[in-house]
Amino acid sequence: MINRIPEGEDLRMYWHGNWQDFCRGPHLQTTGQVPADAFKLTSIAGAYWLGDASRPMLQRIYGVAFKNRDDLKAHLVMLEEAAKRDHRKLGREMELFHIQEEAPGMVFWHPNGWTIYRALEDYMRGRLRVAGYKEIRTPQVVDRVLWERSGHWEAYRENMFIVEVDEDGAKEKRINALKPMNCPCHVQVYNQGLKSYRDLPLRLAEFGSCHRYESSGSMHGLMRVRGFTQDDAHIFCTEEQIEKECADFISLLASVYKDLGFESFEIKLSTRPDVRIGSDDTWDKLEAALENAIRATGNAYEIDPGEGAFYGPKLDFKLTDAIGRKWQCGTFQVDGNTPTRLGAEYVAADGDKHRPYMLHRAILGSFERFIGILLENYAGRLPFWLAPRQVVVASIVSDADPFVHEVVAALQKVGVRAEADIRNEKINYKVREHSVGKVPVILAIGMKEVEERTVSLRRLGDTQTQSLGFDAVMATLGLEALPPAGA
RNA sequence: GCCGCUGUAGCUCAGCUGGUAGAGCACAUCAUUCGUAAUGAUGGGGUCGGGGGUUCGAAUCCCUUCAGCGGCACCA
Repeated sequence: MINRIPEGEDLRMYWHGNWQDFCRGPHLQTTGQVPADAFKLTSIAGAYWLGDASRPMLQRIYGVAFKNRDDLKAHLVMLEEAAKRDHRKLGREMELFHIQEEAPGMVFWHPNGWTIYRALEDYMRGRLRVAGYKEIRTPQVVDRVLWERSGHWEAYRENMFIVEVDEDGAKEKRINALKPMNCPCHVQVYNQGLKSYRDLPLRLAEFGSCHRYESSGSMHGLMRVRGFTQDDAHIFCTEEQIEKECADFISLLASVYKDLGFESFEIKLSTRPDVRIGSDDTWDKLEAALENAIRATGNAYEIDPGEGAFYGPKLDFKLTDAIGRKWQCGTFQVDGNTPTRLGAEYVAADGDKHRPYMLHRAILGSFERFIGILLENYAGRLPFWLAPRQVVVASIVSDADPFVHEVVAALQKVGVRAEADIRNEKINYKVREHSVGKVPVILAIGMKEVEERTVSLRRLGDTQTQSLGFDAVMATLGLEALPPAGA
């Protein structure tokens, strides 16, 4: 352990009775400094010696301690709050999705969950179109020879789902893999036809369905799955275009996060690692391009030295959710290696063929994970435009049913996801059930509303209701149902 | 993958030392037409995660396997 500590740094040792600890510290002097009612043992778990999976595992007992009882209580309340907004729990309660034994790490999307997914996808599609991306679609199952060329077969095979096909009568077995990433396929699209420098930058986007064989212990609801869909895109461009593409990307990302309810995010710039390809001169230029791009957008950033990929520097984007947790979602990576391996080129102004750079980038990361983050951020109370069930129109008496249906039909016509609840139940019961179900707007209709052609509108979380005329409701809710257009 | 724990009705859970399962909610039927977070009555529903073993007898004990949960490791 001492060898792992940088020279010149103090070595510290702590004693407590006959117990001793070699630790950076600081430690409390006596356990009496922790109030008896301000600590709690929380869990017990294995942990590798020195954090290294090849070393033996130790038992670790986890506990938390605070200055006083109230701080401990506040902490426990926060944990409860986090548990309440757990997307796995919300997913069940709101009937969004499920995962079952026969397909670990793969999501079965239910109607409500798929509605959210599509709303998010449609929104992203709109934003990308305006930002100059072309959407494509590439195969899920691809022959191993492509993965050998791209280098994945060697470097990433243990994480790939291998699909073997025994072609009858063909005496030869074809080995394919489910794609773990979209980049090699995107280069195939790029490679069709001769590209000119006038075609660059070429931005190819795909809501790419990927599969990775994640280790069993790492899966977690929607947050870490084996089958997922990236909001992926690859920008093919020249070295000179990287800076502008990067700045444009950061602006787009910031605007998307804002639309989705995340005001703040962090940027981390990962620079050249020890093991790398390419000249120092090139690395200087690439790192400077990313740094300038960030500055141009006016965002703060941190540098993570040596954490870049072997082929180029990258940016990671971490957003902060409503209860202060940080999630890494966006990424931007400069890659001159893949285009070389897969033979991408373009004809430059001088008539010669050159290698383009390839910029790997994603804003949400994956739809699955991002929906998990959205659910936890909003504790299930999604903004109107993303809510799977936006409006329930509930009758108070059955004589109101015809008007209920009329209102529902009119709402659907203006693009609102509305449904009728004309069950023979009390309005209290209906309000409770749909409130628990996180429906953002409940419209109640009794005889008074029928006569006046109005509705009684109640928003999730409010106890007040407001009376609105038929046309006013259509106009208001129709507008709210539209996805944000970007700031 | 590793350490620990868990797996009983759609959901949340009870079921002591082995004697072949129970509650609430949900669901169905009937009654109730009711003004903003639970109307009442009745009823249906479980090969106790899978496989094997011990035993006269296993949801309960043992082995094994799968999945999940909490961490650790991983996330080029």
